[in-house]
Amino acid sequence: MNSKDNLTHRQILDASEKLFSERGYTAVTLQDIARAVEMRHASLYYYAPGGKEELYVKVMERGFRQHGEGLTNAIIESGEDFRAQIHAVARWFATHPPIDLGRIVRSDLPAIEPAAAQRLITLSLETLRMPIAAAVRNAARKGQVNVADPDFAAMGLVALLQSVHNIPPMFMGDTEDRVQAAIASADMLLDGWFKR
Amino acid sequence: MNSKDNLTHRQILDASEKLFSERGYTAVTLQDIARAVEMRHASLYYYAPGGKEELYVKVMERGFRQHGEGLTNAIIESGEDFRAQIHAVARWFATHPPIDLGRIVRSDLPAIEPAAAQRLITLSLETLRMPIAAAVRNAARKGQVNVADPDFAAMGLVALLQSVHNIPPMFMGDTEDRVQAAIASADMLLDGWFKR
DNA sequence: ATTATCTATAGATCTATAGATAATGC
DNA sequence: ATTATCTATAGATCTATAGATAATGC
Repeated sequence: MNSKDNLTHRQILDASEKLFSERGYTAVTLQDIARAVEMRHASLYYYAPGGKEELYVKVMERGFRQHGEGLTNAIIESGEDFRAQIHAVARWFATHPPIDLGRIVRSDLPAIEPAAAQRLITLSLETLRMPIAAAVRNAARKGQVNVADPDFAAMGLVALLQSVHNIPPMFMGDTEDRVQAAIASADMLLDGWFKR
Repeated sequence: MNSKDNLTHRQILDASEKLFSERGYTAVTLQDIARAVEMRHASLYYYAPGGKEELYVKVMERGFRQHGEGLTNAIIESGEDFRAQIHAVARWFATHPPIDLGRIVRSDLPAIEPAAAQRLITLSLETLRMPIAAAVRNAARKGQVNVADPDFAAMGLVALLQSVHNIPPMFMGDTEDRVQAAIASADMLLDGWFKR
């Protein structure tokens, strides 16, 4: 367990995260991951004896925790203004790899051990939904917004924001374009479509 | 090509649609489809010589067209009121199998022939986005709503509505619960979170 | 004869394991 | 000696094809 070991281990997790988050559990093979880190796939078992499933679970856990921290920080650092907080959330999701919750729930998780799947579901709610729902509750407490179910609303916002990742790169110049699209999406939800 | 033939062919497409729309292209095997229609998987090649990819493309094309027709009808039948039209869209998506556009775009389509993938992308825009965007444009023309980019807004609505399919069945009694959740989601987007 | 289905099997992957080997650290 | 990686291979699937066989239609 020297520094080389740690570095390689992190590179494997990084490559796995990229591949899994793009294509999903079943579409990624150990060969794909090994190729990305320039190794033979058998060597991956040295770092993850549990194979593909262990890599997936580790990577998703790490990813969700990073999202939880990142979202919480983004909200805190954007100050007291609720719109600024939600814009920070939009920017966060636009600048990170997509999270296909639908695919995760209906395609990836059914393919892994049920106990691990349940843990990941719970973690996703804690890390994605909770920080946003807390911001919504805070704004509601201050009488700024009117949201019946903040938890439900938070998951809706996440789904809406993720949709900017469905726009083909063709129509989306750089990352900042995607950020602006995400902020525009968030504003639709904040202000509504109907005229005031 | 007698009636039996047609019936079986439709059953194969129905089973394929259910499986593909739940788990995605790579996670479904021909064995799964064959099992669902109580056949040997080799027999599927009689109906779909192009194998799994042909089944996927056929099923997605058929599904998108059905969504296009269904959405258009749902909007027309709900009359002139824009909110009623969007509620009809919400009900439509809540009562039909989930469409994981993120998974389709980033996981399913990269695994099939590029030309077919491009056709399906175009078709998805025509059938899902177009009818909704038309309703939004109509309401904007009447001065009822204020939406900068109706196409973009329509895809956001679809993403938001699909998120009701991510709620585990555990928390979601029957189909009508899901419909109500979808309508509540739509209303969030129509009215906005901020107090008026 | 034609249609619909089956069995058997080839060939390609994939996951996973065993054991060899090279590099590093004491 | 320990650590990190490789080669080789077993065993399980998966897609796809060939050819046999049963059922149906003329």
